[in-house]
Amino acid sequence: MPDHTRPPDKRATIYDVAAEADVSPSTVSRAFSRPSRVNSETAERVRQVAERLGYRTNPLARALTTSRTRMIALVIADITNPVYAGIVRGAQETAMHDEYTTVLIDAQESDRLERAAIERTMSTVDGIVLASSRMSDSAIRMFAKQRPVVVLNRAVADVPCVVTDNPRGVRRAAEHLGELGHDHITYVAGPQASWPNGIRWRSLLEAGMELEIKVRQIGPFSPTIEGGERAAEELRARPATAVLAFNDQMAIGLIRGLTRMGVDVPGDVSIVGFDNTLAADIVTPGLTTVAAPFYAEGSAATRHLLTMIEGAPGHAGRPMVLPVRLVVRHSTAARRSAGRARQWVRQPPAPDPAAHRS
Amino acid sequence: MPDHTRPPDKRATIYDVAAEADVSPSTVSRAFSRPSRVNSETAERVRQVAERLGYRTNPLARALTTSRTRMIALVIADITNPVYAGIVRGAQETAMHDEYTTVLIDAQESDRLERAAIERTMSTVDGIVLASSRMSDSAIRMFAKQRPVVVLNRAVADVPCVVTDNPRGVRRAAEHLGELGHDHITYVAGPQASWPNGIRWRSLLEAGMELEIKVRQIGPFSPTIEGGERAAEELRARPATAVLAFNDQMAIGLIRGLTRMGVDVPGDVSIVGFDNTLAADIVTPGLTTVAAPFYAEGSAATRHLLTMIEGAPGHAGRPMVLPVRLVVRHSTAARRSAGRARQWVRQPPAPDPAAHRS
DNA sequence: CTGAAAGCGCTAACAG
DNA sequence: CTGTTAGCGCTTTCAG
Repeated sequence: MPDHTRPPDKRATIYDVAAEADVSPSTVSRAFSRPSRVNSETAERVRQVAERLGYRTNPLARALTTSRTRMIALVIADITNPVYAGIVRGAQETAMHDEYTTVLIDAQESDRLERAAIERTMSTVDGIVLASSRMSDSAIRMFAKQRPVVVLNRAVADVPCVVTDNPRGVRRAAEHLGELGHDHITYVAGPQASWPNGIRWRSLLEAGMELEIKVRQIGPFSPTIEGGERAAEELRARPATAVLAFNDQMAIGLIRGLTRMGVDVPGDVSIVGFDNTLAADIVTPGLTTVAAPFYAEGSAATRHLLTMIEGAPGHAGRPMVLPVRLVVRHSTAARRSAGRARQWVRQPPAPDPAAHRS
Repeated sequence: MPDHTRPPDKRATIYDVAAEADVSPSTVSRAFSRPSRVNSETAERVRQVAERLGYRTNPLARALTTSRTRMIALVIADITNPVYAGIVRGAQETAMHDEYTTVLIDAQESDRLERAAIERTMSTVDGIVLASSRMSDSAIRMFAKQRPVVVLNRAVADVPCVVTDNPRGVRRAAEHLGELGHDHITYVAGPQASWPNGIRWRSLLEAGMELEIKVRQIGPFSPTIEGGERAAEELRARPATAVLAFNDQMAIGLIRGLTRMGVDVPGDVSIVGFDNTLAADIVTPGLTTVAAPFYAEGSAATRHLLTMIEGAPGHAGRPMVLPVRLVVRHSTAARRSAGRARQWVRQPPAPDPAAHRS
C-alpha cells in the first residue's frame, strides 16, 4: 500500500529537462508555452527530452506567474435536477475542447452556499458560468467585476447572459392548447425567486392577450413532483381544462395528483410542462412539454466565457437567446364540452379526506 | 462593461498586510495557517488588518509551496445518469465541510476521455474519487500510485474501495420474487465492462442456488431505456415471468417494450430494477427496485479520501460495503399459471404510443 | 532564437 | 512567539 504522506516521487521539473537537453530553463519554458510560438528544432528536441523524462508542466506554478489557471467554475442551482446534466456536459465539453478544466459547484438552491462557494473558488478560476443563480443581481454584478462571468437562464443587466426563448416556448404551448379548443389556461407557478418563472407567466399573459385565451395563475409551489401534487389539490377547488406548469416535475406531480383524484389527463385536463426532461417521456400519459437545448446552453455560455477570458469585451447588451420547441405527447387533447369539463370537481374524491372545503 | 483583459484590481498580498500591521510576512502567514496554531493578540490584530485590506490568501501560491491544493477530483462515468447526482452531492458536501473544493469530471462512458481528463487534472488535486470508473484495474492502480485514490462501485485490488451490497440487494429481489411464486428469474444484463453488472449476475446465480430458483441471463444491452426496449424484443422469443434488470433505466425500457407488445406488467411479467432512481416512481406501474444509498456512497468515499490525504494509511483491504434495501412498488406480482404466462408472446403488438412530433 | 536574472505570493526552515 | 532567509516551478523582462 503506497504511503501518501509525502508526494511519492518528485516529478521532473523544467530544470531537469533543461539540464538533460543542455539548454536554459527559459528555452524549455518556451517550448511548452502556448500558443506554441516556437518551432525551432531545439524546441522539438526539448519536447522529446521532456517526454522521455515524463515531464509535465506544473499548472500551479504556471498559474502563479501568469495568473491564469485554465479552470472555470460552473455553478448550478441543484445537481439533483436533471436539466443541469445537459448544461454541465455542454459546458464541460466546450471547456475541455479549449483545454480548460471545469469546477462544478452545486449551490443546493441556497443563496448563502452559492456565495460562499464562489468566494472560495473565485481566485482559482479564470471565469465563472452562473447557471440559474439564486443570488441577487447586485451580488452577481459584484462577482462580475472581479472575474469574467456569464449568466445562464437569467437576464442580469451589465452582465453577459444566455437564456432560452421562454416567450416563444410559452407562445407555442398556448397556441397548441388554443388549437385544441382551450380558451382558458392556468399557469402553475414555480418559485417566486426564479427568473424563468416570472418571464413564463408574463409571456403567458401576453400570449393570452394575443390569442384571446384567458389566463390565470396559481401558486407558487415548489418546483418538484410534490409541488405539482399540491397544485393538483388546489386545482380541485378551482378547476381548469388546460394547465401550463413551470416545469416537468411539477407537471408530473399534477398528472399524478389529478389522476389520483379521478380526473382524466388529458380527457378532462390538458397539461403542458417545461424542460422536456427524460421523465416527461416516462410518465403516463407522455408529457407535452417545451424543450430547451440544455447542451447548447451550457456550451454557448462557456464559449462566451472563454472568449471573455481571452480578452474579448464580453458583450453585455441584450442576452443571447437560444431557441426552444414544443414536444407534443399525450398529456394534451381536445377540450371536451364545458359541462363535461366542469364535472371532474364533483367526482368522488379518492381516499383523501383532507381535501373537502366548502 | 468591465474590461477583463487584465486582472482589474490587484488583490492585497501578504506583504501589504505585513507592512500595514507592522509585522513580518511570516507572521501574517502564520496568522492564516491551518490549523490556526497561533492565537496571540498579534495574530488577531493581523487578521483584522487583513480583513480591512480585503486580503485573501492566494491558494495557488500556497499550493506551490505546500503541494496541497485542497481540491479533489470526482470522476463519474456519465453525468446524464441520475444515479450520480446523489453521489456528487454526497462527495461535494463532505468535501466542502472540510473546506475542500471538488472538481467534477464527466468521463462520458469513455475510457480514453477519463484517462485524459485525469491526467490533466491530477497534478492540481490532492486526491481522486473514481465513481464507476471505466478504466482498467491497472490504469487505476497507476493513478493510485501518484495520488490518493478511492474507487466507488467497484472493487480494485490494492486500492481503497466503497461498494454497495449488491449480493444482498440481488438476494432480496430474488426472495421477493420467490415469495410471489416465481421459480425462474431472467437477468437482463448491462454493459459487460461494468463491475456491478458482473457481481449482480454472480449474486443472482448464488441466490438462485440457495433459493432453488432457476436463473438465466440475456444481453448484454446498453444500460438505457432503449437497451431495455431491445431486451423486451429478445424476451419475446424467450418469455419469462420474472425479470431482474441491471438498472432502472433498462427496467423501464422493459416495461415500456413489453407493454407495447401487449404484455401485462406485472400480470404476465414481474420486473425488478436497480438503483431506485426518481424515474422508478414515475413510470407506470411503479418499479420495484433495489435502492442504493447514493449520497452515502459519495460521502463515504470522499471522507475516506480525505483521511488518506491527511496522511492516513488508506486501508485497501476489503471494500467498504454500504447497505441496500428493496423498494417494492407495483411492477412485481404473484405469478399466474404457467400456461397463462406463456401466452403473452402471441398477443398482437399494440400500436406504438410514443409517436412524438415537434 | 536563446540565455541570464528577477520575481509571482506564499511557506518552511532556521535562529533569536 | 517572531523575524530572516531561501526557495516552490514557472514565466518574463531584458540583453545578446
